[in-house]
Amino acid sequence: MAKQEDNFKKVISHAKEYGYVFQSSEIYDGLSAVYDYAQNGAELKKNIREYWWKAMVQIHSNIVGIDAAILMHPTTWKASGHVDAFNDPLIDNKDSKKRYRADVLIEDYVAKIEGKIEKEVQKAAKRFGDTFDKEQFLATNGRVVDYQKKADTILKRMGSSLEKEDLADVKLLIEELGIVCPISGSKNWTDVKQFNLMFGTKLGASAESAMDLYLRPETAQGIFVNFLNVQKTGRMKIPFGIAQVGKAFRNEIVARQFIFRQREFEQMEMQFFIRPGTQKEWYETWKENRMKWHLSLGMGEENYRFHDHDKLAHYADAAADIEFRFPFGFKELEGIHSRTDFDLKSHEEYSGKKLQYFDHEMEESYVPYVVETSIGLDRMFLAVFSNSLKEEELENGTTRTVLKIPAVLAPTKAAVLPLVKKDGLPDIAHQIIADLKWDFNVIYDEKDAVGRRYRRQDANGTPFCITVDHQTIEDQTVTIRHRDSMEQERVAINEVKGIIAAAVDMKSWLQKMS
RNA sequence: GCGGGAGUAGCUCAGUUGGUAGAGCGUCAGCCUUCCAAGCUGAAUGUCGCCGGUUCGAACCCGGUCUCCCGCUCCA
Repeated sequence: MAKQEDNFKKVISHAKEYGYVFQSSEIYDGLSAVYDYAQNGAELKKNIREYWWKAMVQIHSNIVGIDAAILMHPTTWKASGHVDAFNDPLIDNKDSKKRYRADVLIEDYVAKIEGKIEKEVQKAAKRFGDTFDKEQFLATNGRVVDYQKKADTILKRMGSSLEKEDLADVKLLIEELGIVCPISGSKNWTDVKQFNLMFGTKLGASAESAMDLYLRPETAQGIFVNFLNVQKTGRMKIPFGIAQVGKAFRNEIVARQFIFRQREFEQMEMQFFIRPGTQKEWYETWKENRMKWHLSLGMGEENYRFHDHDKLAHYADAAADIEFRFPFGFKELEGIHSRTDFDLKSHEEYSGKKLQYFDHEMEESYVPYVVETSIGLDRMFLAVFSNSLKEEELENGTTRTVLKIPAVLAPTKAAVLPLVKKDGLPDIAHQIIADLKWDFNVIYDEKDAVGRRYRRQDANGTPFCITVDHQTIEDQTVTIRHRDSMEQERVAINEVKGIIAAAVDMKSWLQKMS
């Protein structure tokens, strides 16, 4: 465990030291759970995004990409269920330090009352045998009627208090009912606080006329509301997908573990619209497809696993995570959800617009079912970065710190190094750069001994070093040194571009998926 | 939000009973001209997280606050 923590700390400081990730607004002490991507981080992130986009949009003729706005009509979030589900009244027990949802505490209490009613019913059923009339019993038995009344009163009061956001009364209700903490058994409660997981903002200049908006807590809704627009203008036929990459925002109560859980984060997701009844097979297809995408990067099959959800969200009829072995254990990296027709149906209801597809084969209209794949770009970044950082013991007893980022994703593809900074070697190196820069990110370095420069590039994740030496002047060859193996080969200058291209070409990496 | 730990140079960290701040690595300039870090010379970099208090004097003591890490909690 201590080692795990240690590794994670190394990942975080390496990310800062080599210009990958900085804390936001650091000079002002930072902002909790918000991070900036630095010069190298921005490149890595961009490459991951592109690798995903090509895998989803470019190579699938039936998937198109959009870029929806972060701000959406507020009713969107009523339809999606976020206004209800992302709004929790929470209460802490001061003795056990446990936090509960206040409404759940009360509902549990009511459930106990209902349990009592059920007991009475069973007892009576035994006593009266065949002649037992449950309906009549419920309506006439004094004790049961009292229980039922009490339960109804409690739920009604809780409902109206929550509606009015009268949180003081919710607390009062908990106190009046004498609800105790299941852990500590005490009634020592804090005030009830409303936690809204969505960030609010305003549209409009003056406070009075302004409209309350939310920063989107997920990108999916931007796809659902555009479903018909895209289907019609793109002449899409089911099955088809709409993909999107974009920022989403969640006001997490606790956001931790570096960039794993941020308040502002980027999702890469695709909603796949299908014929109702075919969701099982499409769900399996996308699970498999997405896993192949991950494995194509060669970061180790043993570092991935599926985790099937037992408890499903309200919209889903099946859900699984692809988990990755992060420095702090296996955690969710991507979700594949069979979302049924929940979202589109809900938007139909709230908007009053038909969101249906006419299936010419079946000759009928229906609300399509949806299978979603949703991956956190920041989490993918962390997966790649943390998995790539290695400390290797070398034969000569020294250690080297190397960032073995898959070459296709590396921020800088090559460094060009003159062996010494005289005898015209820098000039040749600059010429090579002038040629390569049109195809790749390349950098020049002449400071310090060449061995040290190799190590510098290792720590930065650069897959190739091109070294210009005295032999270069004679025969137009250079050495190309490989980051992962540390091996060198002598090649003609005009071959360099081809060698790098072959190693970093997205096409050949993506083709490992099939 | 609660509990624990922490915050001193870009990074990792020393800093004694309170007396005006250090190391290693890194960075920069120069020397050397070397194919796998740690050769030589020189240099820059800190309101000791921030605010307040105690004190003649605070990195150090006290209070508050912000941020990070771990656990709990939460998690579409």
